[in-house]
Amino acid sequence: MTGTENVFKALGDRNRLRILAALLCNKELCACQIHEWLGVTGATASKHLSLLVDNGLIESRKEGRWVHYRASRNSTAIRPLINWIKKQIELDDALQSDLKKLEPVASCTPLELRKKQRDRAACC
Amino acid sequence: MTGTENVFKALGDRNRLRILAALLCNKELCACQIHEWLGVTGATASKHLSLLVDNGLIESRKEGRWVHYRASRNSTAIRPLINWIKKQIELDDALQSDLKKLEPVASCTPLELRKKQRDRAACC
DNA sequence: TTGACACTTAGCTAATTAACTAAATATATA
DNA sequence: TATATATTTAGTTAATTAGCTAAGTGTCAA
Repeated sequence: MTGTENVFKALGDRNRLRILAALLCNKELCACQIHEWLGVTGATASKHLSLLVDNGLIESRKEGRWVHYRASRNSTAIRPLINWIKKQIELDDALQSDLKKLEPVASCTPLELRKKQRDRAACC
Repeated sequence: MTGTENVFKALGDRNRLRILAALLCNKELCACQIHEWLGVTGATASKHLSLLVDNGLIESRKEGRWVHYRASRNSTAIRPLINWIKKQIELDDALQSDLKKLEPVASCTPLELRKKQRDRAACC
């Protein structure tokens, strides 16, 4: 039950639910893409991501400087829970328009994303 | 999503999960039975119960001085979530032995329970 | 090798919340 | 009617936590 309780604690936060929704709609996203879209500092995004990993909801893969995240696959135990969340996500208009804003970020590689950030900084 | 987030917040607390488990194993329990078993003050139990009601997880029925609670029925939306929780409850040994302790309390009517509490107080 | 970058960890602050006690409300019984 | 009981509401306190900044770690590229 402690496990169950902690899974629910992990899910009971707006930004962590947003992350999970993002990873259920996108095969894989790197930490920098998530952080850019979430609108919090990298450190905060990192903490949210670890918590989701710790509770078996998502998993990570390191590649050079980057860490890629995806929804957890080999966990049949939480599959029904994830399916229920998927349905709630589909029904949630606010979240859907939120996810729309992720699209341009998700379609950039980390390097392209970085370039955009530099350009944006330069123009101000 | 705010709704979903709040449902998870409601579920992300040990005592509220215990209450839900108790109501999934017992048709109906009165507030005083739940409070007795939970081991918190009546006020605290009452707050947990309202939160679960507010999020559609349980429902209440008033009868004289007593308020009886039961797991929510007319909510097809959360049915799959409840089913998943039921399975987690079954797998949780600590919770199972916790629920065993509820049995003697659940088999008392509120009046009998009160009598026992009086007797216990008298002997000390 | 030096510097830039991606991410994580540590430490702090403000906001949230679970618990308590005391007071309020509503109902039943003597 | 007066009192006891069941529950809720209000108000306080201590613990938790989401966010931040700053510092640390590991990787890549000039």
